[in-house]
Amino acid sequence: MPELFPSPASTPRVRFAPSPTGYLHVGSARTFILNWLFARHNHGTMVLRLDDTDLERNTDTSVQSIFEGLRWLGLNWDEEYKQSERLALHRQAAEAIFARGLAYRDFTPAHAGDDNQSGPQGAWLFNSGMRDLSREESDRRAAAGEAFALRFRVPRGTDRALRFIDGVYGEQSKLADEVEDFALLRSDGMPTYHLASCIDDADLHISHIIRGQDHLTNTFKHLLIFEALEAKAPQFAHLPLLVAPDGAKLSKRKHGPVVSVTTYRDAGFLPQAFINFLCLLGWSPKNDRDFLTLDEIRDLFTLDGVNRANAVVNFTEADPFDPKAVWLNAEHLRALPVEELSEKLMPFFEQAGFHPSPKMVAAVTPLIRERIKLLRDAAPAADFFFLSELPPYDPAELIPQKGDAALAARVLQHAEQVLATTTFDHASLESALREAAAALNLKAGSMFQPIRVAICGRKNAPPLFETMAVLGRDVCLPRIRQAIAKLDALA
RNA sequence: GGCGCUAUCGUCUAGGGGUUAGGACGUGAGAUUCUCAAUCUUAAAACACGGGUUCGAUUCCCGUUAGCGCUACCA
Repeated sequence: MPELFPSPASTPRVRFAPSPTGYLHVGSARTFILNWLFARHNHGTMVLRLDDTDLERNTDTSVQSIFEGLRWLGLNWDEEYKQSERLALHRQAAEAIFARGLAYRDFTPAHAGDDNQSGPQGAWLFNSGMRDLSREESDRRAAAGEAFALRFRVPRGTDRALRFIDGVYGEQSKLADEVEDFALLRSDGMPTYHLASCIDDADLHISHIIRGQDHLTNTFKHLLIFEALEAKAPQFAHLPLLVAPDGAKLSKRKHGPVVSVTTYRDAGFLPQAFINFLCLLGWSPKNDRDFLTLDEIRDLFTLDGVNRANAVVNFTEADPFDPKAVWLNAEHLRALPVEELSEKLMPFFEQAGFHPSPKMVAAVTPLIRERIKLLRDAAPAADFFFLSELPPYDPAELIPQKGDAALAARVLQHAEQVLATTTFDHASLESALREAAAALNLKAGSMFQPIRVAICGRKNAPPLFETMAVLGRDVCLPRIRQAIAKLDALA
């Protein structure tokens, strides 16, 4: 018999195999990232494979959104496959398994035994009527056109233990007798996940399967399939699951868009921050560091650092983002060169309805970058830089803590005079205004608050002098006059 | 129900037979400051429970409890 799957390559080959049944969710994204890290750390190959054998649930939009998500992450892969294009191989391999007597046809109508398959006695393992059907009768019913699923004939009564060493969970074993006769082929002839996945992993010479822990117990079935395929089983490493605060596995249905990577992207997460955050869920660099660049993570990444307990993504109804993710994003934002951050900010300004020049954005960016955590925070933080007309504000804001409207008016009038002649740069503005405060016998705070509110329309804003320097005299003076008018109206 | 996996501050985690059980986020207090933010200092906050083994267990073993996963012709 010719060898169906020649021996695997020696450099590590890993794969990410999403099934296109929805958007890319954070759990999948993390699996992808950790596979990528493993591949790149070990100078191996990263394979992307679309596991699209479930015709009922696959959609093109899902394929699009998965690619969109992966592209946003910015991590590349080396080879790309579609499982649905490999059906001939799957059928051929299934036929070979059947021919060797390692599988049998099950003519039980689909879903017929759903209810009483398992109960107090234990799990359903097999239907002896079907398992023991004679080859002749099986052939006859198949020839007559009766639909059947192909099931693996799991060894029975052998005391045989299936074992493997998991890269994360260590030694694993389970009695073959406790594994049910799982399906290989559906009655429509399509391979199941287990079959297609193992065949492709063998055929693509995948050396390490790194995937969610929800597959840990499935691995015993996969061992059986690899053996039936006469292929060497790859190494396995299972990753702890990402769960919601209530402990339930993250799911699209139950948790909605908070688990979609596009939600993070649209809120203004940086891909590197998102990756940093995801890596820290269930993996540790063991060096007390949290803020890490992609290169650092790649250099540090090993399976030893992977934890075994599920990790909670700490989101709430009020806030869909884990506070740590937000903090990391703020850190990564500040680590970005100003020009780069400016470019990232531009689309968020546009989306908010502002159309500032790149030059303006470049000037504003350093003033807001320590005041935003997500890119989407930028527009509300910088609106007054772009608006020709300030939004209405309460004139009472113009009045300093220890003072009254008259004082505020005096401050603004004095400022108006001073600013008429001051050069609009940081140093000149600061010295001029500090002198003005001294002249009025005021503390800096009392002097600056009315001006800040007049210029920005609110009390909390970026540093005053830099802000005024960016805005320029032609914008600042009218705003101060307007503030004076508001104060007059108050009186 | 069966099988498998897991258990350190609210969350992410480090540690490991003898430690003041470390770090980070978040929270509280203070400092700094033209406001806010950033920054700095600081506080509160954890070894699920019960048995062993041991001179000594948070750490090793067993059990309990709890949680999660698989138990589909989904992946």
